[in-house]
Amino acid sequence: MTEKNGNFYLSTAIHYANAAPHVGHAYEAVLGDIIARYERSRGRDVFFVSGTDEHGEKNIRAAAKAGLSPEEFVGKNSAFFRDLYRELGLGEHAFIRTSDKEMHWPGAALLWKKIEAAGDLYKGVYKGLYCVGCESFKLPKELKDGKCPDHNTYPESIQEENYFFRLSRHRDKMKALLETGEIAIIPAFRKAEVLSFLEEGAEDISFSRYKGEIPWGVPVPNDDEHVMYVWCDALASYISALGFGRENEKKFEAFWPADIHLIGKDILRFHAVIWPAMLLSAGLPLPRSIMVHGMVLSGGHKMSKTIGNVIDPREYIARYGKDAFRYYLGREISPFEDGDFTGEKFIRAYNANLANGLGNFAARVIAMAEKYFGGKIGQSSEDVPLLSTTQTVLENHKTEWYSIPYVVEHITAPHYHGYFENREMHKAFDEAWSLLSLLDGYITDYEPFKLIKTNPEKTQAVIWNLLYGLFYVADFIAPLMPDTAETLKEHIGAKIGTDGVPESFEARPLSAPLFARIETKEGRAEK
RNA sequence: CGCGGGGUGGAGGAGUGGUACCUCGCAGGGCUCAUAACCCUGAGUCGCCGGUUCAAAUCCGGCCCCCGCAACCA
Repeated sequence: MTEKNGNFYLSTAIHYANAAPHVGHAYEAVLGDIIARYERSRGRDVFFVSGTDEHGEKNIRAAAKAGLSPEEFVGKNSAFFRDLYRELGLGEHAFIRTSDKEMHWPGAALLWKKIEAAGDLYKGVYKGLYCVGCESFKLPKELKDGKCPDHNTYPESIQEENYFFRLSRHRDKMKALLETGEIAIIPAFRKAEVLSFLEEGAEDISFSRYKGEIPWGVPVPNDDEHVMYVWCDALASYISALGFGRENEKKFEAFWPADIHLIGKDILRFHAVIWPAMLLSAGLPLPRSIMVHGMVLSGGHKMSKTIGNVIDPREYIARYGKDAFRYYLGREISPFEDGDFTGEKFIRAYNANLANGLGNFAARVIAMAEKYFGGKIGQSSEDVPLLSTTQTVLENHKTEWYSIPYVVEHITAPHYHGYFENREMHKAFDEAWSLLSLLDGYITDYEPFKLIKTNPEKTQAVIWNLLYGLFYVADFIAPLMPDTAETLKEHIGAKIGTDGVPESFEARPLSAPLFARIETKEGRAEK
């Protein structure tokens, strides 16, 4: 197996390009970007990839409906995704399109050939319900009262010859790999779900479609009559993105296997069972972990146009900024459970934690530094310990007294990194806000705005501690809110000492509030 | 008996054996550096019934009610 030397490979799912992205897509991208930025800050070389799944009959039909060719149609939607990622402020990342003949097709073809060479492909008969009006197969759940909802006719039961993948052959091996954790499912409670899929049986799956019906796809190697069905087409993007199947591409050797495939719970089966089985068959290394996030609901319901609870990510980014939007997705929603996104909740969280919490704290500290000392705060020899009894952060640490640097180094940082290791990012960020709350308490402890009148030296030490704390708050939230972290650090003006921690500060006042309060009196809070 | 998640102060959520935590809201107090912000205090039979335990929101059994998934929809 390849030694990756600290290289880190993270993928989101590739998204079906039949419509513009919604908040769920934004959510997955932000989670991925948070992990990518964190791993980079830990010194890893990170390859982060997302993309669009562009083939399949649904796209052909949607394109026809829009009066466009499939190429034009998916090109448009794919561009929406790339635009969204830019608006979300994703850091360095790759973007793979399955219709890309140069980047993607060679990898998909090579994977197919390897699976075929392993003897895991055979021709069999695919049985399905076929709607003549749609000219396509229908799944039972797509039907209404047994009829095609578009044509109000009963579909015919017909058969066609397809290639099949011997998934059944890999069932036991897959079970073992999941049970031992060689392929880790994060969070662990999802593992039971996957194992129960395998218990129910992993039957061979249809792996191709007739080209006559669906010409829009990756051709099956050495067979003009078939195109690949979604499995080998879409899933192969995880390795084609690294250059698998292309010459002069070294990324595959450097980055594969994936450290994390980040996916939604709805597609867990394919990623935990079918994809590893395909790799197993092809003799390729298996992904190390599959991280499964929940769905973003709105008002407790799946978003739908009928209910009218669809959240448009671009609207929020445009109104409140990308960092505020990222904040909500990354901290207010657990990465593993379903989350709820409503305008009301967003505004509440924004006001409480960004305007009142972070923004206001930064403003008051920097203002005092500026007003009392012209912004220049040198290190003081005076100890100014915390006096407040805030226990949330201090539990289990029985020392005589706590200094801000002690809390940051021995309490906040270890907790923060511990949570990140488990990918509980929302909890990691909670630590930053706990620190913030403790720093607010510290101001109450010493009342520097009073102290300045009697003891300027001690006041300076207090402000030094506050700026020191704020510097680390900025550091901790950097993966979540990169722009805000940068702005904060600019205005804190820390001079870093030889041991890598801030020694003195040259604070510059903020020209405008970091996060202005959102006033809701006039009922502007939408549902 | 398909699989899974959930029912916690007025609202929304964290919390898987040992003084019940957070946000919003409400009541009272403090402070004035700051974005009417910040700090402190107050209020909860943890869906129902039974069991295990020195100890249960947390474990076990039963019941009631919500919600997802169930082969390509993040």
